[in-house]
Amino acid sequence: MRSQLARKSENTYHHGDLRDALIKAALREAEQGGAEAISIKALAKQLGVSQPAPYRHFADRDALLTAVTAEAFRQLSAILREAMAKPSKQSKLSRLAQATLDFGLRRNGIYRLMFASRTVSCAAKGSELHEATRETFGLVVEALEAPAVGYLRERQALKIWAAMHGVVMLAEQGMFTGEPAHATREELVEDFVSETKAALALAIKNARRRTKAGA
Amino acid sequence: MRSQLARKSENTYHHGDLRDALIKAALREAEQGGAEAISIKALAKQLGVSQPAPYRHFADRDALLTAVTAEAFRQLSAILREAMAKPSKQSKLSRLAQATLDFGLRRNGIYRLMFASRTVSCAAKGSELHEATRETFGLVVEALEAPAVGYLRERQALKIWAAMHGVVMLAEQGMFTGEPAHATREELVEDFVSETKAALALAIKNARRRTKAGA
DNA sequence: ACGCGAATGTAATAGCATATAACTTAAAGC
DNA sequence: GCTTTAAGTTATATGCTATTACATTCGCGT
Repeated sequence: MRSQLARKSENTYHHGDLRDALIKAALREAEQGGAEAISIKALAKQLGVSQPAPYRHFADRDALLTAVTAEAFRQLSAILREAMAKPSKQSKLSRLAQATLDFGLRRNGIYRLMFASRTVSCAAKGSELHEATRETFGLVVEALEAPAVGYLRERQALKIWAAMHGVVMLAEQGMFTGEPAHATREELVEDFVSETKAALALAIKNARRRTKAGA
Repeated sequence: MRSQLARKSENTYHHGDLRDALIKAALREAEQGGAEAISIKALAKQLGVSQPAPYRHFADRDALLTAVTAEAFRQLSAILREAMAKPSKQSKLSRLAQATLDFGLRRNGIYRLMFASRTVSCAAKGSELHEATRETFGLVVEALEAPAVGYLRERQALKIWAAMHGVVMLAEQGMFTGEPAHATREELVEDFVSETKAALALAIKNARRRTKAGA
């Protein structure tokens, strides 16, 4: 696997790993400016290849964006996994939620690419992107640390997932910077975390009672 | 105020109301495809003027997008106001939430323009766009039908607002279409509505108790 | 070792979009 | 009515996507 710099110094005809280099470079570009900041031409120039070279690896711009989005989901998954793994006084769910918030704000351009574009919804079942998103969502379910009772877990996972996205969105719109501040982003996320836990515990209790009554 | 058709039939040099026509036409374009679907050139052609004509009314594409976004917020405000006004068995908050969900899904391109782009966060305080967003958020606070106690109301408004955005986002990503369905979008929104109401009532009660004790 | 096919890259070019400059026409105010 | 100004036009520069035709290198089988 030859690096971007290797290409420059060796001045070889073949880049060696252009596909991967494109994704990485595109991620860097998207960090701030989102999908709009990704330009095939600019990436090619940056990597020292001709403009049409990227088209050997991606049919069009959309295909590149899809691959970049999938990689972004894998990176988020890794970050969440790490946050859940590290020992802490706080619950797994809380750590996952705060890590998501952090990711959404610090790498907001990428976050918008992942959640606010239509790329994901166009991903076919079984595609690389689809799998990457399912994996990330799986971590949310895992963070709930609850037994599987019907789809109660999944429902609460959807709720906390939705709530976090909303907080990131509002934060990015400056809803928390105005004076006087009605609440901090972190406070809001914690509110959602506790409410989700409470709702989940209650739902599971009710479900078990019903099961016993029916048995 | 001359209409777009009037221009065509009268064949006048001046359009008469190009600025407004551009915003309306851009909104139509964005309905499905979001911001990317808005092309100055295409709009000009559609309205029967030369490509550079729009630049007499908007410094650049971004300025047009900002104006379009502001108009979209005003339209959403009108829809929410209407939903809140109409008599119903359900609470104002529930109607507002479901109306937002409906808007977010039915006019998703516009919704993304409003909430998922960086346009809004760049809006200066006092700008047309900033005012439009504040007005919409004001309606959320109003829908809570709660007395002003510190910023408790605003905090819960932020929460329900965030939660709704998240649900729209996930719905658009197809998180609710997979089999088996873990929950419907409407169910999730109702969950958030009840939790928000409960949290608000509790917070206000606690605040009052503290006030009494302190007095 | 060699040669051939597939993979990968290049040069040239078409097409579309944003944006600016210089010029023209109509409207509005004194 | 004449002038100023707002609004529109033609022509053009620049940048990006994408395709076509051509060139180079890699790797694999004989």
